[in-house]
Parts: sequence; structure tokens; C-alpha cells
Amino acid sequence: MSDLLERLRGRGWRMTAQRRVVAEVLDGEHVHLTADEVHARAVTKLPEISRATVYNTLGELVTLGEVLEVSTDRRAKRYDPNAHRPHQHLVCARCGAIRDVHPTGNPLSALPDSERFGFTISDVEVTYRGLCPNCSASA
Amino acid sequence: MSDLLERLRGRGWRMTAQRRVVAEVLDGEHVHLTADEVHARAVTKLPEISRATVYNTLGELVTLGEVLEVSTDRRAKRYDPNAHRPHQHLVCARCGAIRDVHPTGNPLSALPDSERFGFTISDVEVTYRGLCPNCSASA
DNA sequence: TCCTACGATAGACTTTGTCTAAGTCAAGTA
DNA sequence: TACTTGACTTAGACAAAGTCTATCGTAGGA
Repeated sequence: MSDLLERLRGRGWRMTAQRRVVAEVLDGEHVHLTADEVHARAVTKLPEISRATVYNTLGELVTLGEVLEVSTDRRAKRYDPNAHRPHQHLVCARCGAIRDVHPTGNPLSALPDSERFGFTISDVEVTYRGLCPNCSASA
Repeated sequence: MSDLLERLRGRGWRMTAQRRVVAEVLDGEHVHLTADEVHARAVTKLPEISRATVYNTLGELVTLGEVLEVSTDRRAKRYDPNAHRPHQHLVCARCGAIRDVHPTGNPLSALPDSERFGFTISDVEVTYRGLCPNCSASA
């Protein structure tokens, strides 16, 4: 679906073949791709697209709030197109599988004022780690 | 204090000048240093120490459970000597300042079974992000 | 159609971290 | 104390992820 493309165009985003391809790769996928994976998929649709453009475009999509950057893993950032529903992540410590999860309550409320040290807190990231069913079966 | 050194020696850790220096750098600091920062401080005490040794030693301290790896920032891992008291982190989105914080309750209990997808969860990391008093004053 | 500013490109560069081969040394043994 | 040995350290090459820069190309308005 081109909801994403429509929204971007509506915001005055200059549309180019490269940007369209990157947006399409993310839009169709309910997964968490690295920049390199996005590039690999984009290349199949538009062989000349460069790594720098993929990085630039991902960065813009993040700035626009259409895509979230996820750092469940120290190696590479991942890009999560599910930016419109707040959620956290559950990560398999062995195979790296990632699931979106929706904890109950607001994680911010667990942090009393006395533990905020005068900070203005705007965001909380929660990462649950463990073994997925597959990996715990073969452990 | 050399609590840390004593514990390490007690575990049969072979003591070398390099390891002592790395342990001392961490032991004295209630902060969150990157590997490079640890190396920089170690070099002032032992100029010949190499980067590889610092990485090796930090890795061993993590394996031994004496130091925690913290990834509040995508650029570099940070090493937290406060491994013996469970805590989470509060990070300034602008200047990168990090504070240890102690939320109430167990963050795991916020994740219902239906949201665990069969995973065996062993750990939860929570990172609160916002602006520290300094940065929100000058924003 | 033509212009022009914005976007795309290749590739060098940077940062963070890992690996390897060769040299060094802590600590056990006699 | 001197010897021995395997664990530790080193320099530097390598790798992965990402950023920067100079140049070229093109989307979209006039």
C-alpha cells in the first residue's frame, strides 16, 4: 500500500525513484531491517541506488517520524516501520529474532520523581531479552 | 579500593600490570566509560598498554560479572562497574550524560504472557531518555 | 522547454571493535 | 633462585557500520 508514499508526498517530500523504492521496501515489511538489508532489497528494484542514499533516506524517514530507529543489537541500527503504535521489543539473545510487544501500563510511571534528577524525560525504551521458542528448544 | 582486585585474584585471575590498571580505572569510577576512555585513562598509568588488551580485559570482566556492558548510545559500548545492584539508565539526549536509576517494581511484570510469544525472558533493559537539567535550561 | 536547487552517486574516511602472529611474563616447580 | 610453560600482551591488519565530500543528475516550477 502506498499510504506512506501519499503521506510523504503530502508533506512536500520531493519524490524520486530512490526514495520511492526505500519507502516501498519498508512499507511492505512488518519486520526490522538493518540499513544494509534495506539497501539489498532496494537494489533488486533499482540497481543503481547507493548506500549513502539509503542512509540519507532512512535518516529522513526517522526525522519525519515515519520510521523508528531500533538498537536492540549493537552491530547495526534497525528500522521499524511500525512508528504509529507505541511498542517495545523482545529480542532473542541467541538468534537475534525481534518481536514487537505491548507491555501494560506506562513504563515511565515506574520512575519516581526522586529518581529523575531534574531530567525532562520524553521517552522510554524497553528491551526484553531471552530465548525464543526455537532457540530454547535447541539449547 | 581493591575489592575488585581481591575478588579477581580470588577467582584465579592471573594478575598482570595491564589487568590491574584496567580494573583500577573502573573500580575508582562511578561513571560509564567507553572502551576508548578506559584505554585513555589506563595509558596515563601504563603507557604501553594496547587497545586490544583493554578490550580483552573488559570482555573478561563482563564475563565474570564484575562489570556491565551498557548500550545507551549506538556509537560505543560503555562499561558500568556498578554490576552488583540492579539498575536502569537515564540518558540525556543532547549531551549524553548517563545516570543510574532505580525504578520501582519489576519491569518484567508489565509484559503479560500473551505478549511473550513463548520466549524465555531473562533480562529487561530500560533506558529513559530526555534532557538533563543543564541541557533543558539551555534549550 | 529550460533552470536551478535539491537529491544521488562513488568512494574515501572515521569509529568501534576483532583477529593474528609473534613476543613476553606470572606463577608453579624443583 | 632459575626454569618452564601456557596464558597474556602487543602492533598492526582487518572488518563492519556509518558519515562526509565533491561532483553529477534530475524533479518540478517558471
